[in-house]
Amino acid sequence: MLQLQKGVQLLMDNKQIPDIVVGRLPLYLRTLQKMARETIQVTSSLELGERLGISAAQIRKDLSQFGEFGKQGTGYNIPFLIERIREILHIDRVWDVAVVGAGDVGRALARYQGFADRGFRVVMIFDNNPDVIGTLVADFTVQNTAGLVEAIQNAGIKVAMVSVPADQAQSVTDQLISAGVKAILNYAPISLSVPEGVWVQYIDPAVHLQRMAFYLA
Amino acid sequence: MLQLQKGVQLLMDNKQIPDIVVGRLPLYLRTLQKMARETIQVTSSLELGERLGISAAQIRKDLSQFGEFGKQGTGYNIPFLIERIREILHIDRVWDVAVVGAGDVGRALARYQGFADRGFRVVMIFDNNPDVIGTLVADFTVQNTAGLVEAIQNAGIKVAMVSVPADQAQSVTDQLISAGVKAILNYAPISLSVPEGVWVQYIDPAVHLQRMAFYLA
DNA sequence: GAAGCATTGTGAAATGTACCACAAAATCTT
DNA sequence: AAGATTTTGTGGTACATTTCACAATGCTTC
Ligand SMILES: NC(=O)c1ccc[n+]([C@@H]2O[C@H](COP(=O)([O-])OP(=O)(O)OC[C@H]3O[C@@H](n4cnc5c(N)ncnc54)[C@H](O)[C@@H]3O)[C@@H](O)[C@H]2O)c1
Ligand SMILES: NC(=O)c1ccc[n+]([C@@H]2O[C@H](COP(=O)([O-])OP(=O)(O)OC[C@H]3O[C@@H](n4cnc5c(N)ncnc54)[C@H](O)[C@@H]3O)[C@@H](O)[C@H]2O)c1
Repeated sequence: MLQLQKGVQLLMDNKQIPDIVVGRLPLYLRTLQKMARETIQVTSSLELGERLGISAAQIRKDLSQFGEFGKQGTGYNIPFLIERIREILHIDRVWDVAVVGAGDVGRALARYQGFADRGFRVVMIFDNNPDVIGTLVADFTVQNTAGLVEAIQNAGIKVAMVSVPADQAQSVTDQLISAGVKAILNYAPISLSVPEGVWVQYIDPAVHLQRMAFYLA
Repeated sequence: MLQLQKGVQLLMDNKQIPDIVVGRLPLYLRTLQKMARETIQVTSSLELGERLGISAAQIRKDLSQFGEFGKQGTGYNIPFLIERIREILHIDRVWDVAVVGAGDVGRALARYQGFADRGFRVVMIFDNNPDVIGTLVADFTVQNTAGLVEAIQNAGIKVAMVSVPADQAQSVTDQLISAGVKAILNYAPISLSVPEGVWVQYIDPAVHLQRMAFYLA
Protein backbone atom coordinates (compact mmCIF):
# COMPACT_ATOMS: atom_id res chain seq x y z
CA MET A 1 0.00 0.00 0.00
CA LEU A 2 1.31 3.39 -1.01
CA GLN A 3 1.95 5.64 1.94
CA LEU A 4 0.84 9.23 1.89
CA GLN A 5 3.96 11.26 1.31
CA LYS A 6 4.91 13.56 4.16
CA GLY A 7 6.66 16.90 4.05
CA VAL A 8 6.28 17.29 0.33
CA GLN A 9 6.77 20.91 -0.65
CA LEU A 10 5.55 22.65 -3.71
CA LEU A 11 8.39 24.26 -5.59
CA MET A 12 7.30 26.73 -8.25
CA ASP A 13 8.00 29.90 -6.29
CA ASN A 14 11.50 30.05 -7.73
CA LYS A 15 10.97 28.71 -11.23
CA GLN A 16 8.92 30.29 -13.96
CA ILE A 17 6.32 27.69 -14.89
CA PRO A 18 5.54 27.53 -18.62
CA ASP A 19 1.95 28.48 -19.37
CA ILE A 20 1.57 25.40 -21.52
CA VAL A 21 2.28 23.23 -18.49
CA VAL A 22 -0.27 25.14 -16.39
CA GLY A 23 -2.78 24.54 -19.15
CA ARG A 24 -2.40 20.78 -18.92
CA LEU A 25 -2.83 20.53 -15.16
CA PRO A 26 -6.63 20.96 -15.29
CA LEU A 27 -6.77 18.10 -17.81
CA TYR A 28 -4.71 15.87 -15.56
CA LEU A 29 -6.94 16.82 -12.66
CA ARG A 30 -10.16 16.13 -14.55
CA THR A 31 -8.98 12.63 -15.48
CA LEU A 32 -7.61 11.91 -12.01
CA GLN A 33 -10.94 12.89 -10.47
CA LYS A 34 -12.73 10.58 -12.87
CA MET A 35 -10.38 7.74 -11.85
CA ALA A 36 -11.01 8.55 -8.19
CA ARG A 37 -14.75 8.22 -8.82
CA GLU A 38 -13.99 4.81 -10.33
CA THR A 39 -12.30 4.11 -6.94
CA ILE A 40 -8.87 3.66 -8.50
CA GLN A 41 -6.27 4.48 -5.83
CA VAL A 42 -3.00 4.58 -7.76
CA THR A 43 -1.99 5.29 -11.34
CA SER A 44 1.14 5.65 -13.44
CA SER A 45 2.20 8.31 -15.89
CA LEU A 46 1.70 5.69 -18.57
CA GLU A 47 -1.92 4.90 -17.64
CA LEU A 48 -2.82 8.55 -17.15
CA GLY A 49 -1.20 9.41 -20.45
CA GLU A 50 -3.17 6.74 -22.28
CA ARG A 51 -6.42 8.13 -20.95
CA LEU A 52 -5.44 11.64 -21.98
CA GLY A 53 -3.63 10.96 -25.22
CA ILE A 54 -0.46 12.52 -23.81
CA SER A 55 2.97 10.89 -23.49
CA ALA A 56 4.02 9.50 -20.12
CA ALA A 57 7.25 11.48 -20.24
CA GLN A 58 5.31 14.69 -20.71
CA ILE A 59 3.21 14.06 -17.64
CA ARG A 60 6.21 13.18 -15.48
CA LYS A 61 8.13 16.24 -16.66
CA ASP A 62 5.17 18.52 -16.07
CA LEU A 63 4.53 17.26 -12.54
CA SER A 64 8.23 17.36 -11.69
CA GLN A 65 8.08 21.13 -12.11
CA PHE A 66 6.13 21.33 -8.88
CA GLY A 67 7.64 18.61 -6.72
CA GLU A 68 8.11 14.87 -6.45
CA PHE A 69 4.64 13.44 -6.16
CA GLY A 70 5.18 9.87 -7.35
CA LYS A 71 6.90 6.78 -6.09
CA GLN A 72 9.28 4.76 -8.22
CA GLY A 73 8.00 1.33 -9.06
CA THR A 74 4.47 2.25 -7.99
CA GLY A 75 3.25 5.46 -9.56
CA TYR A 76 1.08 8.22 -8.15
CA ASN A 77 -1.41 8.03 -5.31
CA ILE A 78 -4.49 9.53 -6.93
CA PRO A 79 -6.11 11.32 -3.97
CA PHE A 80 -2.72 12.72 -3.01
CA LEU A 81 -1.94 13.93 -6.53
CA ILE A 82 -5.40 15.47 -6.84
CA GLU A 83 -4.76 17.51 -3.71
CA ARG A 84 -1.34 18.66 -4.93
CA ILE A 85 -2.77 19.84 -8.28
CA ARG A 86 -5.63 21.58 -6.51
CA GLU A 87 -3.09 23.43 -4.39
CA ILE A 88 -0.95 24.34 -7.38
CA LEU A 89 -3.95 25.72 -9.28
CA HIS A 90 -5.27 27.53 -6.20
CA ILE A 91 -8.52 25.64 -6.36
CA ASP A 92 -8.15 24.14 -2.89
CA ARG A 93 -10.84 26.71 -2.15
CA VAL A 94 -13.99 27.90 -3.92
CA TRP A 95 -13.89 30.97 -6.15
CA ASP A 96 -17.06 32.97 -6.42
CA VAL A 97 -17.94 33.77 -10.02
CA ALA A 98 -20.20 36.39 -11.61
CA VAL A 99 -21.98 35.80 -14.93
CA VAL A 100 -22.78 38.79 -17.15
CA GLY A 101 -25.46 38.25 -19.78
CA ALA A 102 -28.48 36.14 -18.85
CA GLY A 103 -29.23 34.78 -22.32
CA ASP A 104 -29.02 31.17 -23.42
CA VAL A 105 -25.36 30.83 -22.51
CA GLY A 106 -25.49 32.79 -19.26
CA ARG A 107 -28.48 30.87 -18.01
CA ALA A 108 -26.85 27.54 -18.90
CA LEU A 109 -23.76 28.58 -16.94
CA ALA A 110 -25.79 29.74 -13.93
CA ARG A 111 -27.73 26.48 -13.86
CA TYR A 112 -24.74 24.22 -14.44
CA GLN A 113 -23.99 21.96 -11.48
CA GLY A 114 -20.55 20.96 -12.73
CA PHE A 115 -18.49 23.85 -11.34
CA ALA A 116 -19.12 22.98 -7.68
CA ASP A 117 -16.50 20.25 -7.27
CA ARG A 118 -13.98 21.97 -9.52
CA GLY A 119 -13.29 25.10 -7.51
CA PHE A 120 -15.93 27.55 -8.67
CA ARG A 121 -19.43 28.68 -7.74
CA VAL A 122 -21.64 31.08 -9.66
CA VAL A 123 -23.03 33.57 -7.15
CA MET A 124 -24.57 36.33 -9.26
CA ILE A 125 -25.85 36.98 -12.76
CA PHE A 126 -26.39 40.30 -14.52
CA ASP A 127 -28.27 41.56 -17.55
CA ASN A 128 -29.25 44.98 -18.93
CA ASN A 129 -32.56 43.96 -20.47
CA PRO A 130 -35.50 45.19 -18.33
CA ASP A 131 -37.51 42.12 -19.36
CA VAL A 132 -34.83 39.84 -17.95
CA ILE A 133 -33.81 41.80 -14.85
CA GLY A 134 -35.61 40.47 -11.80
CA THR A 135 -36.39 37.06 -13.31
CA LEU A 136 -35.10 33.91 -11.66
CA VAL A 137 -32.28 31.80 -13.13
CA ALA A 138 -31.53 28.74 -11.01
CA ASP A 139 -31.57 30.28 -7.51
CA PHE A 140 -30.47 33.73 -8.62
CA THR A 141 -32.44 36.85 -9.35
CA VAL A 142 -30.98 38.48 -12.46
CA GLN A 143 -29.47 41.80 -11.39
CA ASN A 144 -29.29 45.05 -13.33
CA THR A 145 -25.88 45.67 -14.90
CA ALA A 146 -26.17 49.23 -13.60
CA GLY A 147 -25.20 47.87 -10.18
CA LEU A 148 -22.54 45.48 -11.46
CA VAL A 149 -19.42 47.31 -10.36
CA GLU A 150 -20.65 47.95 -6.85
CA ALA A 151 -22.03 44.43 -6.33
CA ILE A 152 -18.87 42.70 -7.56
CA GLN A 153 -16.61 45.02 -5.62
CA ASN A 154 -18.56 44.48 -2.40
CA ALA A 155 -18.54 40.73 -2.84
CA GLY A 156 -14.81 40.74 -3.60
CA ILE A 157 -15.36 38.68 -6.74
CA LYS A 158 -12.24 38.05 -8.84
CA VAL A 159 -13.62 35.73 -11.54
CA ALA A 160 -16.33 36.39 -14.14
CA MET A 161 -17.83 34.83 -17.23
CA VAL A 162 -19.00 37.12 -20.04
CA SER A 163 -21.93 35.93 -22.17
CA VAL A 164 -23.22 39.12 -23.76
CA PRO A 165 -23.29 39.93 -27.49
CA ALA A 166 -19.88 40.63 -29.04
CA ASP A 167 -20.45 44.36 -29.35
CA GLN A 168 -21.06 44.63 -25.61
CA ALA A 169 -18.23 42.41 -24.44
CA GLN A 170 -15.44 45.01 -24.26
CA SER A 171 -17.60 47.45 -22.35
CA VAL A 172 -18.70 44.77 -19.88
CA THR A 173 -15.08 43.68 -19.53
CA ASP A 174 -13.98 47.21 -18.69
CA GLN A 175 -16.63 47.39 -15.97
CA LEU A 176 -15.61 44.02 -14.55
CA ILE A 177 -11.99 45.10 -14.40
CA SER A 178 -12.86 48.35 -12.68
CA ALA A 179 -14.74 46.25 -10.13
CA GLY A 180 -11.58 44.27 -9.39
CA VAL A 181 -12.12 41.15 -11.50
CA LYS A 182 -8.83 39.51 -12.47
CA ALA A 183 -9.92 36.48 -14.51
CA ILE A 184 -12.48 36.56 -17.31
CA LEU A 185 -13.88 33.70 -19.33
CA ASN A 186 -15.27 35.27 -22.49
CA TYR A 187 -17.93 33.55 -24.61
CA ALA A 188 -18.34 36.47 -27.01
CA PRO A 189 -16.55 35.93 -30.34
CA ILE A 190 -14.20 38.87 -30.00
CA SER A 191 -10.66 39.51 -28.74
CA LEU A 192 -10.69 41.58 -25.57
CA SER A 193 -8.15 44.14 -24.56
CA VAL A 194 -7.22 44.02 -20.88
CA PRO A 195 -4.44 45.57 -18.74
CA GLU A 196 -1.47 43.70 -17.29
CA GLY A 197 -2.52 41.52 -14.38
CA VAL A 198 -5.89 40.53 -15.82
CA TRP A 199 -6.29 37.13 -17.48
CA VAL A 200 -8.71 36.25 -20.24
CA GLN A 201 -9.65 32.92 -21.71
CA TYR A 202 -11.89 32.45 -24.71
CA ILE A 203 -14.60 29.98 -25.60
CA ASP A 204 -15.75 30.16 -29.19
CA PRO A 205 -17.14 26.96 -30.69
CA ALA A 206 -16.87 28.31 -34.24
CA VAL A 207 -13.11 28.69 -33.77
CA HIS A 208 -12.82 25.05 -32.76
CA LEU A 209 -15.01 23.89 -35.62
CA GLN A 210 -13.03 25.94 -38.13
CA ARG A 211 -9.80 24.50 -36.82
CA MET A 212 -11.08 20.97 -37.37
CA ALA A 213 -12.49 21.83 -40.79
CA PHE A 214 -8.91 22.39 -41.98
CA TYR A 215 -8.35 18.66 -41.65
CA LEU A 216 -11.57 17.66 -43.39
CA ALA A 217 -11.13 16.71 -47.05
CA MET B 1 -5.92 51.49 -54.18
CA LEU B 2 -4.81 47.94 -53.59
CA GLN B 3 -5.50 45.67 -56.53
CA LEU B 4 -6.97 42.26 -56.01
CA GLN B 5 -4.11 39.83 -56.49
CA LYS B 6 -4.51 37.49 -59.43
CA GLY B 7 -3.33 33.96 -59.84
CA VAL B 8 -2.44 33.51 -56.22
CA GLN B 9 -2.10 29.87 -55.40
CA LEU B 10 -2.42 28.19 -52.06
CA LEU B 11 0.67 26.21 -51.19
CA MET B 12 0.20 23.86 -48.26
CA ASP B 13 -0.18 20.65 -50.24
CA ASN B 14 3.55 20.04 -50.07
CA LYS B 15 4.41 21.39 -46.63
CA GLN B 16 3.21 20.00 -43.33
CA ILE B 17 1.42 22.90 -41.64
CA PRO B 18 1.95 23.05 -37.85
CA ASP B 19 -1.27 22.53 -35.95
CA ILE B 20 -0.55 25.60 -33.87
CA VAL B 21 -0.61 27.72 -37.02
CA VAL B 22 -3.92 26.20 -38.10
CA GLY B 23 -5.28 27.05 -34.68
CA ARG B 24 -4.51 30.74 -35.12
CA LEU B 25 -6.14 31.11 -38.54
CA PRO B 26 -9.71 31.16 -37.13
CA LEU B 27 -8.63 33.96 -34.78
CA TYR B 28 -7.17 35.96 -37.64
CA LEU B 29 -10.34 35.35 -39.60
CA ARG B 30 -12.63 36.41 -36.76
CA THR B 31 -10.79 39.70 -36.36
CA LEU B 32 -10.58 40.32 -40.10
CA GLN B 33 -14.32 39.80 -40.41
CA LYS B 34 -14.90 42.25 -37.61
CA MET B 35 -12.70 44.79 -39.42
CA ALA B 36 -14.62 44.15 -42.62
CA ARG B 37 -17.86 44.93 -40.80
CA GLU B 38 -16.21 48.19 -39.71
CA THR B 39 -15.70 48.76 -43.47
CA ILE B 40 -11.91 48.73 -43.17
CA GLN B 41 -10.46 47.66 -46.53
CA VAL B 42 -6.78 47.11 -45.80
CA THR B 43 -4.74 46.21 -42.76
CA SER B 44 -1.14 45.42 -41.83
CA SER B 45 0.33 42.59 -39.81
CA LEU B 46 1.06 45.20 -37.15
CA GLU B 47 -2.50 46.44 -36.85
CA LEU B 48 -3.98 42.94 -36.94
CA GLY B 49 -1.46 41.84 -34.35
CA GLU B 50 -2.35 44.67 -32.02
CA ARG B 51 -6.01 43.72 -32.15
CA LEU B 52 -5.17 40.10 -31.43
CA GLY B 53 -2.31 40.49 -28.99
CA ILE B 54 -0.02 38.59 -31.36
CA SER B 55 3.27 39.78 -32.84
CA ALA B 56 3.30 41.10 -36.40
CA ALA B 57 6.12 38.73 -37.31
CA GLN B 58 4.07 35.79 -36.15
CA ILE B 59 1.16 36.72 -38.36
CA ARG B 60 3.33 37.27 -41.42
CA LYS B 61 5.14 33.98 -40.88
CA ASP B 62 1.88 32.10 -40.39
CA LEU B 63 0.28 33.50 -43.53
CA SER B 64 3.43 32.96 -45.57
CA GLN B 65 2.98 29.22 -45.03
CA PHE B 66 0.04 29.34 -47.43
CA GLY B 67 1.05 31.91 -50.02
CA GLU B 68 1.86 35.57 -50.55
CA PHE B 69 -1.29 37.42 -49.68
CA GLY B 70 0.06 40.87 -48.84
CA LYS B 71 1.59 43.79 -50.66
CA GLN B 72 4.76 45.47 -49.49
CA GLY B 73 4.26 48.99 -48.29
CA THR B 74 0.51 48.50 -48.10
CA GLY B 75 -0.46 45.42 -46.18
CA TYR B 76 -3.30 42.98 -46.72
CA ASN B 77 -6.55 43.53 -48.57
CA ILE B 78 -9.07 42.39 -45.99
CA PRO B 79 -11.80 40.86 -48.18
CA PHE B 80 -9.12 39.09 -50.20
CA LEU B 81 -7.37 37.72 -47.12
CA ILE B 82 -10.68 36.61 -45.62
CA GLU B 83 -11.39 34.58 -48.74
CA ARG B 84 -7.94 33.00 -48.69
CA ILE B 85 -8.30 31.93 -45.05
CA ARG B 86 -11.79 30.59 -45.71
CA GLU B 87 -10.36 28.48 -48.52
CA ILE B 88 -7.47 27.25 -46.40
CA LEU B 89 -9.79 26.21 -43.58
CA HIS B 90 -12.29 24.64 -46.00
CA ILE B 91 -15.04 26.92 -44.81
CA ASP B 92 -15.65 28.44 -48.23
CA ARG B 93 -18.74 26.25 -47.99
CA VAL B 94 -21.25 25.44 -45.24
CA TRP B 95 -20.80 22.33 -43.10
CA ASP B 96 -23.95 20.74 -41.75
CA VAL B 97 -23.66 19.99 -38.04
CA ALA B 98 -25.57 17.64 -35.73
CA VAL B 99 -26.07 18.37 -32.02
CA VAL B 100 -26.44 15.47 -29.59
CA GLY B 101 -28.01 16.29 -26.21
CA ALA B 102 -30.88 18.77 -26.14
CA GLY B 103 -30.25 20.15 -22.65
CA ASP B 104 -29.23 23.69 -21.77
CA VAL B 105 -26.06 23.57 -23.85
CA GLY B 106 -27.50 21.71 -26.81
CA ARG B 107 -30.49 24.03 -27.05
CA ALA B 108 -28.24 27.10 -26.83
CA LEU B 109 -26.14 25.71 -29.68
CA ALA B 110 -29.18 24.89 -31.82
CA ARG B 111 -30.62 28.38 -31.31
CA TYR B 112 -27.31 30.21 -31.82
CA GLN B 113 -27.32 32.43 -34.91
CA GLY B 114 -23.56 32.96 -34.90
CA PHE B 115 -22.48 29.86 -36.84
CA ALA B 116 -24.17 30.87 -40.08
CA ASP B 117 -21.52 33.26 -41.40
CA ARG B 118 -18.64 31.20 -40.10
CA GLY B 119 -19.06 28.07 -42.15
CA PHE B 120 -21.44 25.92 -40.12
CA ARG B 121 -25.17 25.26 -39.81
CA VAL B 122 -26.90 23.12 -37.21
CA VAL B 123 -29.34 20.87 -39.06
CA MET B 124 -30.43 18.31 -36.49
CA ILE B 125 -30.55 17.75 -32.76
CA PHE B 126 -30.90 14.47 -30.83
CA ASP B 127 -31.80 13.40 -27.32
CA ASN B 128 -32.68 10.12 -25.62
CA ASN B 129 -35.15 11.51 -23.08
CA PRO B 130 -38.75 10.73 -24.10
CA ASP B 131 -39.90 14.00 -22.52
CA VAL B 132 -37.57 15.93 -24.80
CA ILE B 133 -37.89 13.92 -28.02
CA GLY B 134 -40.43 15.55 -30.34
CA THR B 135 -40.22 18.99 -28.72
CA LEU B 136 -39.16 22.00 -30.77
CA VAL B 137 -35.78 23.71 -30.37
CA ALA B 138 -35.39 26.68 -32.69
CA ASP B 139 -36.79 25.24 -35.92
CA PHE B 140 -35.83 21.64 -35.18
CA THR B 141 -37.82 18.77 -33.78
CA VAL B 142 -35.64 16.92 -31.29
CA GLN B 143 -35.01 13.45 -32.73
CA ASN B 144 -34.60 10.18 -30.90
CA THR B 145 -30.98 9.09 -30.52
CA ALA B 146 -32.12 5.62 -31.58
CA GLY B 147 -32.18 6.93 -35.16
CA LEU B 148 -28.98 8.92 -34.88
CA VAL B 149 -26.65 6.72 -36.92
CA GLU B 150 -29.05 6.34 -39.80
CA ALA B 151 -30.06 10.01 -39.92
CA ILE B 152 -26.48 11.30 -39.83
CA GLN B 153 -25.31 8.76 -42.37
CA ASN B 154 -28.13 9.58 -44.78
CA ALA B 155 -27.50 13.30 -44.46
CA GLY B 156 -23.75 12.81 -44.97
CA ILE B 157 -22.97 14.87 -41.88
CA LYS B 158 -19.27 15.05 -40.96
CA VAL B 159 -19.35 17.47 -38.00
CA ALA B 160 -21.12 17.11 -34.63
CA MET B 161 -21.29 18.77 -31.25
CA VAL B 162 -21.75 16.59 -28.17
CA SER B 163 -23.62 18.07 -25.20
CA VAL B 164 -24.70 15.05 -23.22
CA PRO B 165 -23.63 14.18 -19.65
CA ALA B 166 -20.02 13.02 -19.31
CA ASP B 167 -20.91 9.38 -18.74
CA GLN B 168 -22.78 9.28 -22.06
CA ALA B 169 -20.23 11.14 -24.15
CA GLN B 170 -18.02 8.23 -25.20
CA SER B 171 -20.97 6.10 -26.23
CA VAL B 172 -22.48 8.96 -28.23
CA THR B 173 -19.07 9.60 -29.81
CA ASP B 174 -18.78 5.98 -30.89
CA GLN B 175 -22.18 6.19 -32.56
CA LEU B 176 -21.28 9.43 -34.32
CA ILE B 177 -18.08 7.90 -35.65
CA SER B 178 -19.88 4.82 -36.90
CA ALA B 179 -22.23 7.20 -38.72
CA GLY B 180 -19.27 8.79 -40.53
CA VAL B 181 -18.68 11.91 -38.42
CA LYS B 182 -15.06 13.10 -38.64
CA ALA B 183 -15.00 16.20 -36.42
CA ILE B 184 -16.49 16.37 -32.92
CA LEU B 185 -16.76 19.34 -30.61
CA ASN B 186 -17.22 17.89 -27.14
CA TYR B 187 -18.76 19.89 -24.30
CA ALA B 188 -18.73 16.99 -21.83
CA PRO B 189 -15.87 17.23 -19.30
CA ILE B 190 -14.17 14.03 -20.34
CA SER B 191 -11.37 12.97 -22.70
CA LEU B 192 -12.71 11.00 -25.62
CA SER B 193 -11.00 8.16 -27.36
CA VAL B 194 -11.34 8.23 -31.14
CA PRO B 195 -9.66 6.41 -34.05
CA GLU B 196 -7.13 7.90 -36.44
CA GLY B 197 -8.78 10.28 -38.89
CA VAL B 198 -11.34 11.64 -36.44
CA TRP B 199 -10.72 15.03 -34.82
CA VAL B 200 -11.96 16.15 -31.44
CA GLN B 201 -11.93 19.55 -29.80
CA TYR B 202 -12.96 20.21 -26.25
CA ILE B 203 -14.89 22.98 -24.56
CA ASP B 204 -14.80 22.89 -20.78
CA PRO B 205 -15.19 26.20 -18.97
CA ALA B 206 -13.92 24.74 -15.70
CA VAL B 207 -10.62 23.89 -17.38
CA HIS B 208 -10.23 27.50 -18.50
CA LEU B 209 -11.16 28.87 -15.11
CA GLN B 210 -8.74 26.52 -13.36
CA ARG B 211 -5.98 27.57 -15.69
CA MET B 212 -6.53 31.23 -14.82
CA ALA B 213 -6.83 30.47 -11.10
CA PHE B 214 -3.16 29.44 -11.15
CA TYR B 215 -2.28 33.08 -11.72
CA LEU B 216 -4.59 34.43 -9.04
CA ALA B 217 -2.82 35.23 -5.75
C1' DG C 1 16.97 -11.20 1.10
C1' DA C 2 18.13 -11.52 -3.70
C1' DA C 3 16.43 -11.36 -8.30
C1' DG C 4 13.21 -9.43 -11.34
C1' DC C 5 10.01 -6.06 -12.61
C1' DA C 6 7.79 -1.48 -12.70
C1' DT C 7 8.03 3.23 -12.63
C1' DT C 8 9.77 7.73 -11.30
C1' DG C 9 12.53 12.04 -12.02
C1' DT C 10 15.67 14.19 -14.99
C1' DG C 11 19.81 15.53 -17.72
C1' DA C 12 20.69 15.61 -22.65
C1' DA C 13 19.18 15.52 -27.37
C1' DA C 14 15.83 16.37 -30.71
C1' DT C 15 12.24 18.82 -32.36
C1' DG C 16 9.24 22.76 -32.71
C1' DT C 17 8.03 27.72 -32.41
C1' DA C 18 8.71 32.62 -32.11
C1' DC C 19 11.27 36.56 -32.95
C1' DC C 20 14.68 39.48 -35.17
C1' DA C 21 16.30 42.11 -38.73
C1' DC C 22 16.68 43.33 -43.33
C1' DA C 23 16.38 43.28 -48.57
C1' DA C 24 12.81 44.04 -51.70
C1' DA C 25 8.94 46.30 -53.19
C1' DA C 26 5.07 49.43 -53.08
C1' DT C 27 3.35 53.85 -51.83
C1' DC C 28 3.67 58.60 -50.33
C1' DT C 29 5.74 63.29 -50.19
C1' DT C 30 7.65 67.16 -52.02
C1' DA D 1 11.16 61.87 -60.14
C1' DA D 2 13.97 61.24 -56.22
C1' DG D 3 14.03 60.40 -51.59
C1' DA D 4 11.48 59.07 -47.48
C1' DT D 5 8.32 55.91 -45.56
C1' DT D 6 5.84 51.72 -45.01
C1' DT D 7 5.35 47.00 -44.88
C1' DT D 8 5.92 42.33 -46.65
C1' DG D 9 8.21 37.68 -46.77
C1' DT D 10 11.91 35.11 -44.98
C1' DG D 11 16.61 33.28 -43.59
C1' DG D 12 18.78 32.87 -39.48
C1' DT D 13 18.83 32.68 -34.62
C1' DA D 14 17.20 32.33 -30.07
C1' DC D 15 14.12 30.31 -27.24
C1' DA D 16 10.65 26.70 -25.78
C1' DT D 17 8.86 22.19 -25.59
C1' DT D 18 8.90 17.38 -26.14
C1' DT D 19 11.04 13.10 -26.27
C1' DC D 20 14.66 9.93 -25.14
C1' DA D 21 16.94 7.00 -22.22
C1' DC D 22 18.62 5.51 -17.97
C1' DA D 23 20.15 5.52 -12.99
C1' DA D 24 17.77 5.22 -8.87
C1' DT D 25 14.29 3.39 -6.18
C1' DG D 26 10.48 0.64 -4.40
C1' DC D 27 7.56 -3.22 -4.79
C1' DT D 28 6.75 -8.35 -5.58
C1' DT D 29 7.97 -13.03 -5.64
C1' DC D 30 10.30 -16.94 -4.32
N1 LIG E 1 -25.71 30.43 -27.73
C1 LIG E 1 -24.60 29.79 -28.05
O1 LIG E 1 -24.55 28.55 -28.16
C2 LIG E 1 -23.35 30.55 -28.25
C3 LIG E 1 -22.33 29.88 -28.82
C4 LIG E 1 -21.16 30.55 -29.00
C5 LIG E 1 -21.01 31.84 -28.61
N2 LIG E 1 -22.02 32.50 -28.09
C6 LIG E 1 -21.80 33.88 -27.71
O2 LIG E 1 -22.12 34.04 -26.35
C7 LIG E 1 -22.73 35.29 -26.14
C8 LIG E 1 -24.10 35.09 -25.57
O3 LIG E 1 -24.83 34.26 -26.43
P1 LIG E 1 -26.35 33.93 -26.15
O4 LIG E 1 -26.76 32.92 -27.14
O5 LIG E 1 -26.54 33.63 -24.70
O6 LIG E 1 -27.01 35.33 -26.52
P2 LIG E 1 -28.40 35.91 -26.01
O7 LIG E 1 -28.78 36.97 -26.93
O8 LIG E 1 -29.33 34.79 -25.70
O9 LIG E 1 -28.02 36.56 -24.59
C9 LIG E 1 -27.28 37.72 -24.46
C10 LIG E 1 -27.77 38.40 -23.20
O10 LIG E 1 -26.90 39.49 -22.88
C11 LIG E 1 -27.72 40.57 -22.47
N3 LIG E 1 -26.94 41.81 -22.63
C12 LIG E 1 -26.74 42.53 -23.77
N4 LIG E 1 -25.95 43.58 -23.51
C13 LIG E 1 -25.66 43.55 -22.19
C14 LIG E 1 -24.88 44.36 -21.35
N5 LIG E 1 -24.23 45.41 -21.82
N6 LIG E 1 -24.81 44.03 -20.05
C15 LIG E 1 -25.45 42.94 -19.59
N7 LIG E 1 -26.18 42.12 -20.34
C16 LIG E 1 -26.29 42.42 -21.64
C17 LIG E 1 -28.96 40.50 -23.32
O11 LIG E 1 -30.02 41.19 -22.69
C18 LIG E 1 -29.18 39.00 -23.36
O12 LIG E 1 -29.99 38.55 -22.30
C19 LIG E 1 -22.74 35.98 -27.49
O13 LIG E 1 -21.60 36.80 -27.60
C20 LIG E 1 -22.65 34.84 -28.46
O14 LIG E 1 -22.04 35.24 -29.66
C21 LIG E 1 -23.21 31.88 -27.89
N1 LIG F 1 -24.62 23.95 -18.80
C1 LIG F 1 -23.39 24.42 -18.91
O1 LIG F 1 -23.13 25.63 -18.84
C2 LIG F 1 -22.25 23.51 -19.11
C3 LIG F 1 -21.03 24.03 -18.95
C4 LIG F 1 -19.95 23.21 -19.16
C5 LIG F 1 -20.11 21.92 -19.53
N2 LIG F 1 -21.31 21.42 -19.68
C6 LIG F 1 -21.42 20.01 -20.07
O2 LIG F 1 -22.19 19.92 -21.25
C7 LIG F 1 -22.99 18.75 -21.21
C8 LIG F 1 -24.43 19.15 -21.30
O3 LIG F 1 -24.73 20.04 -20.26
P1 LIG F 1 -26.19 20.57 -20.02
O4 LIG F 1 -26.12 21.58 -18.97
O5 LIG F 1 -26.81 20.90 -21.32
O6 LIG F 1 -26.87 19.25 -19.41
P2 LIG F 1 -28.39 18.86 -19.44
O7 LIG F 1 -28.58 17.84 -18.39
O8 LIG F 1 -29.22 20.10 -19.42
O9 LIG F 1 -28.58 18.20 -20.88
C9 LIG F 1 -28.09 16.96 -21.22
C10 LIG F 1 -29.07 16.36 -22.23
O10 LIG F 1 -28.50 15.18 -22.78
C11 LIG F 1 -29.53 14.21 -22.89
N3 LIG F 1 -28.91 12.89 -22.96
C12 LIG F 1 -28.43 12.13 -21.96
N4 LIG F 1 -27.91 11.00 -22.42
C13 LIG F 1 -28.06 11.04 -23.76
C14 LIG F 1 -27.73 10.13 -24.79
N5 LIG F 1 -27.09 8.99 -24.55
N6 LIG F 1 -28.05 10.48 -26.06
C15 LIG F 1 -28.67 11.64 -26.32
N7 LIG F 1 -29.01 12.54 -25.37
C16 LIG F 1 -28.71 12.22 -24.11
C17 LIG F 1 -30.39 14.43 -21.68
O11 LIG F 1 -31.68 13.90 -21.89
C18 LIG F 1 -30.39 15.96 -21.60
O12 LIG F 1 -31.45 16.51 -22.33
C19 LIG F 1 -22.64 18.03 -19.92
O13 LIG F 1 -21.64 17.08 -20.17
C20 LIG F 1 -22.09 19.14 -19.06
O14 LIG F 1 -21.17 18.65 -18.12
C21 LIG F 1 -22.42 22.18 -19.48
